[in-house]
Amino acid sequence: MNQDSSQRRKTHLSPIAAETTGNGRQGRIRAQNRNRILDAAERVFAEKGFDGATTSQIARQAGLPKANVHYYFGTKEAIYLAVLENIVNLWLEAIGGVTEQDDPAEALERYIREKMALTRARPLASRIFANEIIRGAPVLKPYLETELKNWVKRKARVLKSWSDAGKMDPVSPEHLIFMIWAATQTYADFAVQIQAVLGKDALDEQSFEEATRTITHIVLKGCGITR
Amino acid sequence: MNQDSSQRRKTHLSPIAAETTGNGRQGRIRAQNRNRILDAAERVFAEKGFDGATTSQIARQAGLPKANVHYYFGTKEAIYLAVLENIVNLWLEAIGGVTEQDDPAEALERYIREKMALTRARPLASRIFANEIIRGAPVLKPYLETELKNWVKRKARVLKSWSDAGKMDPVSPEHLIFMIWAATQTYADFAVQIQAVLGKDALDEQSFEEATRTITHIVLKGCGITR
DNA sequence: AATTAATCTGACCGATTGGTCAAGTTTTTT
DNA sequence: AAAAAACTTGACCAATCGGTCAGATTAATT
Repeated sequence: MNQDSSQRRKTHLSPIAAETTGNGRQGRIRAQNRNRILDAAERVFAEKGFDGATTSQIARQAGLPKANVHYYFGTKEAIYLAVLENIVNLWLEAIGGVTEQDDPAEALERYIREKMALTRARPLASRIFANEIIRGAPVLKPYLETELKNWVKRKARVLKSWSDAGKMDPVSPEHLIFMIWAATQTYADFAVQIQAVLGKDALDEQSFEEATRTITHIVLKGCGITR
Repeated sequence: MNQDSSQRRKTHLSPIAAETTGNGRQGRIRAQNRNRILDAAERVFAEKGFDGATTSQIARQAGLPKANVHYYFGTKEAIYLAVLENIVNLWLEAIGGVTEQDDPAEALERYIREKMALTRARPLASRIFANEIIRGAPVLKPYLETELKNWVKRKARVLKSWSDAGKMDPVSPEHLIFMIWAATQTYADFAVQIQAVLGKDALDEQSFEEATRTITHIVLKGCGITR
């Protein structure tokens, strides 16, 4: 039977992703192999980008014949879409909520720490995301213009309320957020550059800790937030 | 005659680049066409990355037959190398010197402004560089480990001298530099994301000015530098 | 046990890729 | 003006790409 008959087509980013964990019975093999492919694809896409990645590379990494990969994912783009969906869900889950009631120092420091932890734990995801954005976000543009935009709008309001209350300087909330994103993600996306400059083979925990402290110090003090 | 006989093979990054401006006589056509190709290549590489770019796209953008492109640059990699070389030279030229005698506030603000101006003027260059680094810097690694590393070492010494003199907080100089690089380059590399979040079609001068002021404010104040 | 559904995979295909080449035209040198 | 060097380009090529498919094998259902 053709693969398309039983396959859920996730044409656009949607909050499924639960199936991939495999609920037993029905698609045990399916869930397992799909995950193997997605893991492999994450590695390949992170290193080569969408165009540079080949389906046979992904297949080799996954330890499966290429035709088997195409049995589970009809096209390379479908694999890419599924990988991106996982990444966006990871982002949305992990990003903690910051509210007006929170203490600015505590909340901002926690957010920076969480971002850095995620960057450290999932650098490949960060790199794939970066690649997608640099390419002009052909897939993620709708997501950026809706969910992410609204997320920023909400957080900007919180930051604004803090500066209105005199808890911090009246810096541009949006640009502050961009700055935090940039400063944290650079430790995944530009890891090679940072390693080269620091003369290290890999970024160890101390480096990450020092980076986190530097960013936190500069951002908090720079925004006039006293701890 | 075969093209290789008269062609300078710039196998590795070297400080030539003078020829490309065309000193008249000898290679007028050569310099002109090489530049057309390099301009086209910069656009294509920035949008598609190394693997995604095709030589026929570059040729079409340059308004030349593909075979003619291969007459001037033997391989796609040679084009890529030449483009990267131009970018690195641009970087090295433009980055102003900061010395211990400078006033920290003035010097740091100037550096951030220069970086932002370059990001604004040459976003494609920034994106190509970002792509190269994300891919693991297969071409630029030697450059990162020597010239760039030394540049950072020198600047880190300057920053250290300032904090030793009590002119600023003792933040990690290296991570401060990474933070400034990340915060400024994000306005080229992640422009699409920023535009989407801000709800703009393009980043206008006001956005850049606001970004520059925000970064400058946070970095200077965050480092305990008073203006 | 038999039937059905799901999974697997080697062999194959058209399209595109980076790159070559021979034969031409234009420009420069003598 | 003629010889040489530099430049131009359509046609071509092997390699690789994403993707297909028929038929074999395994797993699930009855």
